[in-house]
Amino acid sequence: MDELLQHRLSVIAEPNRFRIVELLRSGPLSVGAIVDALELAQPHVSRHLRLLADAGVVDVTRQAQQRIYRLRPEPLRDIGTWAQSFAVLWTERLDRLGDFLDDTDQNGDRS
Amino acid sequence: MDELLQHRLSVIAEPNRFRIVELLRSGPLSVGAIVDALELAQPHVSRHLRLLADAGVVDVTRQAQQRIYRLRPEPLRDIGTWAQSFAVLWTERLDRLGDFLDDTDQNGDRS
DNA sequence: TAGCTATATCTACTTGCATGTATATATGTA
DNA sequence: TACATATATACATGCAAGTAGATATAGCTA
Repeated sequence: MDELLQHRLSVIAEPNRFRIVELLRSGPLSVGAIVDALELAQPHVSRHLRLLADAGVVDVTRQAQQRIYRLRPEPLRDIGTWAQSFAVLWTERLDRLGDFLDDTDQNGDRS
Repeated sequence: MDELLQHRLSVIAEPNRFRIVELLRSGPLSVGAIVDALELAQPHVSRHLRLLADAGVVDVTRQAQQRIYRLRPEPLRDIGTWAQSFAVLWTERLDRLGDFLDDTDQNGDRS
């Protein structure tokens, strides 16, 4: 189940795909628009979009000869939930533990 | 500024490092404990931890010969915020736009 | 039909990066 | 000091994945 999340993360994390995702955050775009914005070769953009689509990160809609890509909210929501679920729960405790560990620095009693 | 986020994402997204992060979500661990849990070679775990530490995703504390690694909440919080900020804002609008585009399917009026 | 635009696919090439293995460093103990 | 444990570093290797470029496909227009 985390397989999916990890895979989506790795697809989004690639630098050029991350830029594409950032672009799409402000709304759906055609391939050509993305090419113009990022100054990447069109075949490269198409390939990155293919990977994003396969991972379920984006959706495609045909409009005449153009294909409009848009971000699907669900994957980002899942990533957000995954990330927040740690941060929120542990922030306090870890900060305290951090201080504790930093102060002690040696004190052998672990298994 | 998104450079940092993208870099952290790519570091976390690697399969084995993702497993390490997942492990650390339940609390700090020594290198040896991670090696036992994941059945990876110790040098590999050390190397992955190094990359995670360089990216600021984890913290190290020495305890005798052991090094205790723990997740830093801030990077995960940032990732969560980044992801949620899209999902929350656009979910409704995009769903409606999606229906619209799916229905029309052709309708040329772009520049 | 021909020709133009928008996008996708295919084939090589190359490189970043994870992996395997050996070795070094640091700390504790006898 | 010598030895064991815990972890880090160094180096060689292989492969996954990004890149470059040519070409194919699909739709529009005349």
